[in-house]
Amino acid sequence: MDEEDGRCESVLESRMLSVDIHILLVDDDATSLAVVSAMLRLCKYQVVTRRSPIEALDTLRAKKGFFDLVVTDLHMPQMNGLQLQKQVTKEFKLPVIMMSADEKPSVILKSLEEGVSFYMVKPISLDDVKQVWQYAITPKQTRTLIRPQLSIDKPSKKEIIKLSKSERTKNKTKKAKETRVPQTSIAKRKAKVVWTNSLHNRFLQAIRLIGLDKAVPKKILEFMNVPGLTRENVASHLQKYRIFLKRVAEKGACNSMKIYSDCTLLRSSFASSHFQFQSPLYTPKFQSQHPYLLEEQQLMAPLNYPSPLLGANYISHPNPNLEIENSLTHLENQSLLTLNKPNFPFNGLVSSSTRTDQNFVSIENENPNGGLRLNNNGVSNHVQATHDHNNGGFCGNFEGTNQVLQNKNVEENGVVLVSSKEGNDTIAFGDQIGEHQNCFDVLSEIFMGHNHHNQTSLRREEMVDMELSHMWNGIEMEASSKQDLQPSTLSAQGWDDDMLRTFLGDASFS
DNA sequence: GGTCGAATAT
DNA sequence: GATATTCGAC
Repeated sequence: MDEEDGRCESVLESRMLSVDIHILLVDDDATSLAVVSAMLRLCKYQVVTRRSPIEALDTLRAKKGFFDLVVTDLHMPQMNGLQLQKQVTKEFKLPVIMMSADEKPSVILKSLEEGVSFYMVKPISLDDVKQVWQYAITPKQTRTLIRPQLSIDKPSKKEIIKLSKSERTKNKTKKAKETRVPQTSIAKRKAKVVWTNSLHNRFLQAIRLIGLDKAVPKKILEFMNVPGLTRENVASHLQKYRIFLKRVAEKGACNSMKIYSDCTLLRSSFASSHFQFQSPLYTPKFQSQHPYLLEEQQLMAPLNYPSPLLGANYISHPNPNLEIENSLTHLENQSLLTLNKPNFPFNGLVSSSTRTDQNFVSIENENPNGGLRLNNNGVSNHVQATHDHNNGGFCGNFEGTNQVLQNKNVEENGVVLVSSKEGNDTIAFGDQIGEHQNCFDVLSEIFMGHNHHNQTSLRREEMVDMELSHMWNGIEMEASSKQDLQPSTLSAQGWDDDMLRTFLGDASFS
């Protein structure tokens, strides 16, 4: 249907993209829809288009948690953009960008007052589109009538820098730290970068790829490969991130958070070195053992791709309807626990036990019914899951071996992690932004405050005084309760305290 | 001159 | 509290 077409189309493109913002674009005018859609895609967004607000809402409901942002026309029959925005805000808490040819201040103001994140006057410029990512899944921000002077495109960046630099040097030459010339109204601060989950995850992954010790702003920026993001942005974020690391390292996490009453967690293996927080996949040792994994590392793989670091050979088919295979090289006995992200659409881990060298996995789409289970002791695994539009996801859980199902309408591909512990491999699938998360990531998100959007509703207060196991379960249940009436817990998936302890306390990563 | 990162401003 | 900006150091 329309939905499929849109999705397949966008998937096809998204395979090539590096930015993982999912936008639902709504406009009753076909031409406008096509043009804006093309522009968005040009700017590396992933776009799904709908011709009416009703369809848009249906899509949002069907793909809860998938979209980061809604961009809608204002004037539409049945339901106008503002009404749609209201519903979207109420039901999905997603930011909405309004676009319209109507540039009457009263209209713009009204829209912004109603809660629209950003108002773009048609015809939309590329500059407008380039800014769109700033609004994706940001918690209700201050809305600005004036378009923020984001320096995400080269020319305007230069202009801005030129301006501010001349001012700066002017001030600086006087220097001697005289009271700075008060910022005039002209001297505008750059629009704040909102570190969304996806941006933060990208940041984390960049650091993993680089290695914490070598991760400096410039390098992180390179690896993140996010257009518009500046070194300063990254530097600022890195500073904060390091503060977080320090806090954790200084046992702050252990005591103040009471994550685990006996402090098994976070202390024994984490306190002494930050690196131990990191996935063994990214340790120098591991990398030296698997040099082939490091070959294509110039930039982070675009999201939705398995990271090349993980040994996934991505075979891209030009036709998104075809199966996409990832071959995951068996990663020896890396002991690693992977927590699916709270808003993880697959809702659960896919675990398999295999002793073979190869796992072929192709899993797509959200799974409202809990994770997949595979228990294979034998040859390679071919897992292909079906996207069932009626159920909105996988068809149930699999127990057994070599389940092969038809796979159509491939939408996302998120094989991200393999761990092996006593013969049990754990394959976790990334969320729609293609990230994997371990405990550390989750903690960092919580600390860094990036986990408060969308389905992720574990709040800081909730985790204080909460036992870790409960915390994990909380996350798990939180995630699953959205789509699954029978929440599965981590322990139900074999994530008992012993495992957590093993991972966090005893597992030696180096 | 570019970059880092701690300090500071917003 | 989060992010931007400043500024001394390298």
